[in-house]
Amino acid sequence: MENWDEIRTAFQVARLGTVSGAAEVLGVHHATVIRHIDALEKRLGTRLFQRHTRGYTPTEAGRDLLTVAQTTEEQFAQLASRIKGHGETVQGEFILTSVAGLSGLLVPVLAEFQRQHPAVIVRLLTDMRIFRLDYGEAHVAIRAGAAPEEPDNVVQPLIRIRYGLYASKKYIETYGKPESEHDFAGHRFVIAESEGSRAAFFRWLRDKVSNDQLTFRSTEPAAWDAALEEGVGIGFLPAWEASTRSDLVEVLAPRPEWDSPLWIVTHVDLHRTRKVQAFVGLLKEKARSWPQCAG
Amino acid sequence: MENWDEIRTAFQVARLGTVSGAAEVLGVHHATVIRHIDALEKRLGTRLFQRHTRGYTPTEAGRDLLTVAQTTEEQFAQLASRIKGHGETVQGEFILTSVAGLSGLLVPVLAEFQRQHPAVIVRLLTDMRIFRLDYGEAHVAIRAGAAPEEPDNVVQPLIRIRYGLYASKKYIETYGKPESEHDFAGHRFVIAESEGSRAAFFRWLRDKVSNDQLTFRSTEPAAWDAALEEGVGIGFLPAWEASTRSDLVEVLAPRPEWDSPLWIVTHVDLHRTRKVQAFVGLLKEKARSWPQCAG
DNA sequence: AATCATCTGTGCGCTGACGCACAGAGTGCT
DNA sequence: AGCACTCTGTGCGTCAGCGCACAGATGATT
Repeated sequence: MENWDEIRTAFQVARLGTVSGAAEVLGVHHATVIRHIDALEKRLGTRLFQRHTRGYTPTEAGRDLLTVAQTTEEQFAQLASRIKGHGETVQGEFILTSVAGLSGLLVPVLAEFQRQHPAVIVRLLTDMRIFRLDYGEAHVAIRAGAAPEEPDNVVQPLIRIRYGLYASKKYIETYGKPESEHDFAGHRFVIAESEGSRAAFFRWLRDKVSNDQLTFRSTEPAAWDAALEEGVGIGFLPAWEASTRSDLVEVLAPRPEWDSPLWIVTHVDLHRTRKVQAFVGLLKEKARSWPQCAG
Repeated sequence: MENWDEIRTAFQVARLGTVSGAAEVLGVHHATVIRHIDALEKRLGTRLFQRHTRGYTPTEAGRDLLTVAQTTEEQFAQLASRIKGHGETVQGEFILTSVAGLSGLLVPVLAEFQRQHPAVIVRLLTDMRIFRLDYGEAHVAIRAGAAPEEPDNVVQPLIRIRYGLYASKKYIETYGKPESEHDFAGHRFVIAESEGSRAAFFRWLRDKVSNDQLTFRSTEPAAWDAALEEGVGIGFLPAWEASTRSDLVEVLAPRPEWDSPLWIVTHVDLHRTRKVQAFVGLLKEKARSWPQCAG
């Protein structure tokens, strides 16, 4: 049963009873309709219609085709309206991937997004590996650092996260508080593992201090947090996060060169969809009111 | 949702995940597959797939299409097997139309036909008007008289029905029995209504006797029978039928020029079907053993 | 690390399918 | 009875859609 268009043609002929009527509905010439019917009957080895000068009347096989194709047309019409309406109403899954440590900013946005579109199922994925937008693993990704340049990805800037150097009160009590980067001698630092440390402020830190001052290293941002809290060293934190933590002391204030840009990345195939647009629009709007974030 | 072939193409792509695989299954070039997908997405205004260098992964809309088209393909496959198997197994309705008065011959054949093919529902239609094969009103028609010459009808001779002149014993007792057509004076005859009397023996009779001797006329063959039985006149009967009636007397023996040829008529669109062939074959076979029928 | 295999994507030439126009036939209307 | 309308059917010219070939890219394999 190859060539579904011929079935569709036969369906219209069976429905309307004339070749001409079917041709008009299908928007083709009636000669085309005749050719389709002939080809289909030849392939099936059975007559679907009895031909007379006033029209075509379906045989039993033709009536069988009529009922089957009737449901097919309905199902296709429903499918089309679903897909087209798909852009209208936001529904289904929405998958957002992000670098770790942004939950505090993103979750309120996702909550508002779900409030506006109750039919949406939200999934927030954060993982070490980069999720691949081009395999449909996510609708939107939040990436940090240098602007991604993968093909088929549309990248737009979100905000720049301001980073400062912080330490816990416990650390200050033990080691004192350096006044500037020239005062780092004898201090201990918390830093990312070397592989994943492509952030600008980490490179800056490695320049300023010796290797054996980097006493606590982890791939896990949550571990940096906990390490700072325990007072094992001085480390970088987003300014907005540090401002919510009363036990932390600002060692060095945020500097522009430490800023980490965040990027909204979407796949080009999904970028124009209503669902993605709705989220990206909401995210940008909310981002304007985010505190402690230099533009 | 015009162009079902593009849906079928998209279905295979969604199922297999690659354009190349779909092209191979569909038996077309992979460039064609890409064109179909592009056209369909453009018409729907939504992406069905995310493209990457190793294949296509369906979006939500594409997965929706996959499930819908999956059932469509199954339904079409079942339809095709039904239609193709339609010629293999004899089933469904079988409609036979015939001139009136042949039930005695045809019913045993139909009974045997149904015995051989229990799934068949048999309908035997006899009416004054000629059923139109080209409107699907019947599969096979039995026609009498001159060979039908309608286009699209395949006509084959069945048998020649031998007709003789008969009267009831009651009639003979009252009016006597003519020895030949020269002895018809004063006799009364049963005949068809003039419009429908295209049979050869009726024309012969009208030549031999005056109009007022045709005292009983009817369009209904069963009425001729009854009229003969009642003794109201002399009339033509098929020889095979008269031989089963002990109350009838043969007035004039059957003559070749009175023979009424019977024709098997089928529509060209239905003639090749297994169902029609099965019946026609059986009918011809049975007809060979019919009594009183000159070849 | 280098080669291979596979898949997508695009320009070009061509063929098959389409529209067009006309003929034929039947039906209904006046 | 004749006319007009509708529908099927077919030959012809044209064009859209197809196959082809090549390029680019990515992942697998050795």
